[in-house]
Amino acid sequence: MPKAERYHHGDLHDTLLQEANALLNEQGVEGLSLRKLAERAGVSRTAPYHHFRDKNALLCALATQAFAELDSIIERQLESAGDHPDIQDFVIEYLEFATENPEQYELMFGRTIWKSGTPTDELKRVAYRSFRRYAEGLGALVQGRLPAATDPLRVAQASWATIHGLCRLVIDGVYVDRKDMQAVSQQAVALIMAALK
Amino acid sequence: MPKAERYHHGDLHDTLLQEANALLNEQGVEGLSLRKLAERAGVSRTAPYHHFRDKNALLCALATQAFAELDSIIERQLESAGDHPDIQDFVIEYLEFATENPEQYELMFGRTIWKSGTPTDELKRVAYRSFRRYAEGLGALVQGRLPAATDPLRVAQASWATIHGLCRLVIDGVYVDRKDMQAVSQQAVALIMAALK
DNA sequence: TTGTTATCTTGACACCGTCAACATAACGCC
DNA sequence: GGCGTTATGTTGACGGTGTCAAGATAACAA
Repeated sequence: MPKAERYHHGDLHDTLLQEANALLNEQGVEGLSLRKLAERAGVSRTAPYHHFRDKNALLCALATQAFAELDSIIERQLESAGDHPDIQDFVIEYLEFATENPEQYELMFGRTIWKSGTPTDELKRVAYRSFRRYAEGLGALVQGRLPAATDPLRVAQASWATIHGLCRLVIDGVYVDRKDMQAVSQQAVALIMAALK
Repeated sequence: MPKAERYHHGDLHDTLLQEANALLNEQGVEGLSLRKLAERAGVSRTAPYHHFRDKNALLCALATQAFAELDSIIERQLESAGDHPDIQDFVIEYLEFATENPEQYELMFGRTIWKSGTPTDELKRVAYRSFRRYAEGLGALVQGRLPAATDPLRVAQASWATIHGLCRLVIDGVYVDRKDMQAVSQQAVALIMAALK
């Protein structure tokens, strides 16, 4: 029996996540509607509601997935660095993820979920864990290279704010010039490095 | 003849901007609809279209206004600093504006206009002028205190990215804890200062 | 086999931005 | 003052959105 004619889809949950990501990349968060999504999945408008409580829940699921991706990238990077930790590499990796997955990044850190919407408990857990990991990663990179009386955690957070700020400027379309962006990011790294001894 | 019964409003343009700002502060960008706005102004749904081409144009007008406000704050701050320029003060002032007018800040620098929407020519002009001013202001603050071969403009941009990143984290609801935020912002300032000699 | 549950459907509702067509008032020119 | 033009405001309509309610269908368990 061909899939197209079956009453039950069979794998709608995953299909929805997949198609949602595709739609996200094609049209952005604001172009992602449940109705379009349902149509792409070959299913009626309200079918997705049997797999996600509402649109917010779907977006949270997407964000959770994205965190897993970024996590693995960061983790791989931190590991491969080994005893030659390099902040520049960390920043490059992070910026690359953000610029290559702008819509996912918006979901992960943007107001769509965190302010306008309501982050799922699961998303909160995953996100906070990731925040902690990035901070720890950055903290490890600056370990033992800070002036006394300087909290490594705070340095890590401030550094992350710098990187995040850059990401947002690019992602939100404020910085359009890619070359400019690269020069600024290099300077941002220099800024962070200058705080080390 | 009482205003309520007049066919022509008389001052709809300004009233719309005013009510839009109020609605913005109460319900956020995503809560601002032209229909609600029209109702608040005591006018029919489509009346606003005689004063703003579409919703995007209205948002751009709001953003333009907000830039004027932030501009005057920054300018006043830079002037009053005189020959005692202090980056910390600059950052505090900037953060204060952003946290006290989060929705305006979102419009000024957020994807709502710059990515999803289409910035008006006027907004572009005003915004780019402001960007330049902030950069120049920050550039002046670091003037003569940079290592050789360091572009003051790049430092200013990277510094601005740091501040902007902090603002976004707070505004978007990622950082909720205000105290945490303050500590991080202090560290951010220290980060920038550390790049100076 | 039969009842329960998961899944999917259509119908409906209240919003939204915006266009078209029409109504009213203000303004300028004779 | 009268009158056409323009600015402003109105209702009606269209397609889009998220989501609820009620019913249809299939899978699954007893």
